[in-house]
Amino acid sequence: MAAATNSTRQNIRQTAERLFRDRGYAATGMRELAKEVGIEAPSIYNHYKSKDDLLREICIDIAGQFFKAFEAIDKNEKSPTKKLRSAIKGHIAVIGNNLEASSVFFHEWMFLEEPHLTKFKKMRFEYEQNFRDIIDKGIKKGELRNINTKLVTFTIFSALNATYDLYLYKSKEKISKDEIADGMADLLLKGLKN
Amino acid sequence: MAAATNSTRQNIRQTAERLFRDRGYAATGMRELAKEVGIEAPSIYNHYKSKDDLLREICIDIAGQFFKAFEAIDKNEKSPTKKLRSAIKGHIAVIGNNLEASSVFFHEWMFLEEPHLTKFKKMRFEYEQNFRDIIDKGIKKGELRNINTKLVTFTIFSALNATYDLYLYKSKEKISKDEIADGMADLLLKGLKN
DNA sequence: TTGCGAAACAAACAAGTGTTAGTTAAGCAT
DNA sequence: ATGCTTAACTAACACTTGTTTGTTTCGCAA
Repeated sequence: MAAATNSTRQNIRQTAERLFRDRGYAATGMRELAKEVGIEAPSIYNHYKSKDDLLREICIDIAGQFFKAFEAIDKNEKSPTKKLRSAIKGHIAVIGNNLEASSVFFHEWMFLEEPHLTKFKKMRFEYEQNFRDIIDKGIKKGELRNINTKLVTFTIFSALNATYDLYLYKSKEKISKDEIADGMADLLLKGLKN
Repeated sequence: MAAATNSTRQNIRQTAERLFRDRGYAATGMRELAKEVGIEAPSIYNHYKSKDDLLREICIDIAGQFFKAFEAIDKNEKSPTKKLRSAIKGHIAVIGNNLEASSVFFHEWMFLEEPHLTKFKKMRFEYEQNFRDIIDKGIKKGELRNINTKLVTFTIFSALNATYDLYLYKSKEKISKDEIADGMADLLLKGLKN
């Protein structure tokens, strides 16, 4: 029995996010997914066209959230440094609010079928370009020291995109969402500043 | 034993590294692997006990390289800051010299079967603990500013462990191994210093 | 030359893959 | 009550999965 508040579709979606994250997309079977939802495998196809369709919905949804968060930040005119800090924190917040889905987004996008795969790559490049632009402007204005923009953008995203993993620590010293966002933004910006 | 068999064995190993990286462990079939090597699938079992055996060999080999690189650095007594810089550069060097295998190491280890999975996790924790210890000592000595060690270690490894991806850029602005190692070490250490 | 071990092969196995077909039961508007 | 829609089910299809078996081929040591 599913909880009354959750529709079967939502249930499938959430379970898929969890299984795709824990076992990987390719290693997760439709029967396994169905079993965890509490239905039979073919019933999934009443809600989703295919396995790929599920993955697509998860990935596209997260991509949309990243764009939306950035746009909200980009509108407020600020210095590149402040803008970058906000963008970093916004990015981490999206991950923090979608722990399972964002992990799937980062690790399983490669299994998207065309044409979605190409579209996905394009969207990601565009998004990262936004960060690159801010950094370039920061260097031009002298707020940031002059280092390889590509390497820096890469380093930033590598650190940010792994934060979902930080929440999995079950040890006593648990780090809060704000600690993660602030601490990481501080560390990276201090490394960048002139 | 026989030297002649090594060629095929090495061939299987290298091809597996490439395929596991490009398509993922679970999504790579033994027939597909065999085809790229130029043999039939059952012939692989003359050289490897199982698919998991292949993955294990790849992962354990890389783990050993990380440990070896660190030990060589740890012996020379240096300040925590200098030691951390060397360890970072050593870590990146191992990745740079094993692009495909290290990518498999980072992304596909979850498919290891027991007891290798448990052993793997333990080794990784030990290795990361080495870095944590250096950072703690650096804070104690006042060389590094006092920030959450866990968050810092996490951020460092997230950045380092993604560097294999940097080499895949085919664009004009290619970054050299030294640029990556020095640039990333500078960025991270500047963010950490007091 | 004989014999042995290494390494290749084709054929097959049991289990599992995503997905479709056909059917049935329940809820709802007319 | 009737018909329509939704969503569940069982059964099955057409492949693919990792792996085993049994056999053959080949190069080398005795």
